[in-house]
Amino acid sequence: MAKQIPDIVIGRLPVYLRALQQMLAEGRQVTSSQELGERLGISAAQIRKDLSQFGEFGKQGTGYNIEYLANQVREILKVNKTWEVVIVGSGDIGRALAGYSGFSERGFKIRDIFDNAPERIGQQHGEFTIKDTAQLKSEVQAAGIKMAMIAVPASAAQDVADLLVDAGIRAILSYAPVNLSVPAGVRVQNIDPSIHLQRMTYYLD
Amino acid sequence: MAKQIPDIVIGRLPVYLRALQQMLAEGRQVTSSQELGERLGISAAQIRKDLSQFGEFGKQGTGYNIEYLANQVREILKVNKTWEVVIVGSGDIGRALAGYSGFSERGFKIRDIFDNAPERIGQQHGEFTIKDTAQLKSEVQAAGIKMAMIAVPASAAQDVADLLVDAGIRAILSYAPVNLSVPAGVRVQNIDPSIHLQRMTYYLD
DNA sequence: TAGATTGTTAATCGATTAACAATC
DNA sequence: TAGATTGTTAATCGATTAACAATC
Repeated sequence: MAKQIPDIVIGRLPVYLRALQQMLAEGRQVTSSQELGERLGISAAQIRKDLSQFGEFGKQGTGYNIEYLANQVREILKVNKTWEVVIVGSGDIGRALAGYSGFSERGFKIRDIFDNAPERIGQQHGEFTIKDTAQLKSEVQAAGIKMAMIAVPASAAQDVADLLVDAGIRAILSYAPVNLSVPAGVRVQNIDPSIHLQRMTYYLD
Repeated sequence: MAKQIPDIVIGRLPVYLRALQQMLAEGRQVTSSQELGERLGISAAQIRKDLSQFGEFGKQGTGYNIEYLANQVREILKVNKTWEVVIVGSGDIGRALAGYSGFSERGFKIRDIFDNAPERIGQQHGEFTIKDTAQLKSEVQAAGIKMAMIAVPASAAQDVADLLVDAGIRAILSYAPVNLSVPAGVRVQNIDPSIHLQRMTYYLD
């Protein structure tokens, strides 16, 4: 069995990757744990420790080749391939996600957007035609899709999550402001702007 | 000086609050640390420990009165009042945020939405007329607004953050996929769907 | 009363940091 | 060579959990 990597370390890798890509875009070729740490507000020791969980990617005295390290991190995170993702919910958030151009260069491709409201099914949004949720399971299964985003009202989110899990989805990014309950083996990440805002008000006066 | 509360505890309080509000909506009156923990996938001991940082809110043998505890948590987080928030950026994300109905019941009110593209300024979206970013500083200062959301492209985000900080904003929720650099005393939360998705792919095969 | 659950202490567990030999 | 920076170990720090007296 492979060495167990702390989830908190996995959580930092995408942030490192984003910073590395940014440096590349600036035309940089080499960086150090110290420089990266300063950009991210993380200690250099922590970055080195995190990376050392997966191998040796740097050179003493020199630092890290940015392109090489970025590729290694992509491989670790398995985003050196493209993951198809379905969106459920075609309200403002679902449509904003469907139109978001940032996914393709980060390893994701929106496959389809689903809704169950008859007046929305069949509507065209950008390159997508909204499909009936009733077709979700067979399509997800046929295509072997493992990831989904939920952008439906809170009241419908648990039902959608159940449907997704039943269809074989194993990772869910939910924009619905509720705590979803899913079986072990299915991962959930939540995005709720109110939660993020409430996390900051404590520090204001 | 007040006892220093770990930020990780502050980060869990909004999640507790959301669950409590949900229970209230279900017509429940009383809960326990155990029940709350099961809903959230958090240990009962941790919930009791977190709450004990701020006082005693429960009753032995009985548990917590949900409405009372929710009000106490709101007070701790300072969301027992309404915070005005400005949005910068009127693309898909900015407009989705401006139209999001969930803020009002969680302690927030969108004050205005700003953009710097001449063809967008003056446009009407729902109840908002998009204002010129050039007016942001004076308006934020005059109204004493402390919170903002950034929904502009990555390339413009740091400039917007600088402007916001200069205007007196002290808490920023950013949807731009970059690491913002801000002075000490200004809080930043980031929402980047790619980051959240990349955090889950590691566990898929 | 008996059962349940809190608030808190002490023990455990895990994550971060400091420091440095190795080496480019 | 001298300077810089890695990868790693050990020390420190902080967070979580287990356990239980107090008490509703």
